Amino acid sequence: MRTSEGVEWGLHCCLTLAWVGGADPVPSARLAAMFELSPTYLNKVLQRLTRAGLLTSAPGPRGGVRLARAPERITVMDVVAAVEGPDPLFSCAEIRQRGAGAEGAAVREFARPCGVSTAMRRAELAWRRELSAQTVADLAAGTPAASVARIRANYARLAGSSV
Amino acid sequence: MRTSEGVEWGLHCCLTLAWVGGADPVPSARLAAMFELSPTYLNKVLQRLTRAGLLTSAPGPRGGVRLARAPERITVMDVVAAVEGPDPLFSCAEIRQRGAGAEGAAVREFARPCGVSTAMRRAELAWRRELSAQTVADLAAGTPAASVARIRANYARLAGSSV
DNA sequence: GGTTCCCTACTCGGATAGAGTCTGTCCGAGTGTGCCAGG
DNA sequence: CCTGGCACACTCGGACAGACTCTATCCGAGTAGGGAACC
Repeated sequence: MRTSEGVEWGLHCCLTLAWVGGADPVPSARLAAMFELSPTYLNKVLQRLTRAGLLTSAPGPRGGVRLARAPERITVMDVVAAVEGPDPLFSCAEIRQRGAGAEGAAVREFARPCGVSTAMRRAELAWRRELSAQTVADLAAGTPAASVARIRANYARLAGSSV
Repeated sequence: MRTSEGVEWGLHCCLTLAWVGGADPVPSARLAAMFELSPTYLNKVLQRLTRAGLLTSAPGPRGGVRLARAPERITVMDVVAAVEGPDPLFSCAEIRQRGAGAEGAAVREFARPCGVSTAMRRAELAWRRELSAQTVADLAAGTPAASVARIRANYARLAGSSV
């Protein structure tokens, strides 16, 4: 079990958009050049963020993506859910209901979820709660000023060289 | 991202061992029959639990596995880590250090982990904390008595029919 | 009858295929821009 | 000089291969138990 690498890409792109993105859209190719990522695959990740309503995309020349909401209103959980999909970490297969002796059990016995599922879900909720507690704006505020300045300069350089 | 199904198998097997396992080892084939699981693949899952020190295995006739510790001293986190492996959910690829402008940045800028990594790790720690807070004994205590009785009866029936 | 040996059957353990998902790539549809011709 | 139309180039969006992990399977090494032969 490992989170897909696209999550990291998506978060860094949201941060970059929060810093350098104004009213003008940013092409995904430029974001890819910022971090030396595969442009086409990053495009796929940004597509998911767009479909989830976190970004808005504009086609044509001078097109690209930009944040659909203020960075304060985009949580890390939003980005993770958009990239990874809505499936929960742990999906209970209800193996307790299988087995030779299960069909004879009272249906009422399985009305409540089993303890295994409950325990895993409780941990997953804690995970989601922590992810929801931090926004893109929080991450941006916690970044050293030197890094922000470097990213802005790098972005300006790329924007000036037709990328 | 989805936890492997072996986690659920391992937890249910630990619970079953806590209920029906005494001094005698339980063969993995019987545990597989309890839940109608693939016997060989369950064997692989139990191998990981054994290698992690959660179970002890005995070869030969009348062999099998049993809990290596008291159920109170086996946490859900132990089982998850044993089955899934020690890798963290989120592994930071440090893409912030990539890109054309990165090599000119001061090394001191990257001394601290980036905010993305920190945020993801904080959520993962909350997840692990919740998993560590619950033991196999807790799960066993929370199971309805009817289910425990059914599992014990099912186990006795299987043990009597040379499985 | 007791003891020793051997043989069998059963167990775990690791090495070996198949399926599903993540990563990476390609090409087509759609759109805004800039240019050019005409008035 | 201003306006309308048009061709272009650039963007996103979805359809298409390759790689890796998860799932499932098979066979071999090792061991405890039971039975037979022997004393």
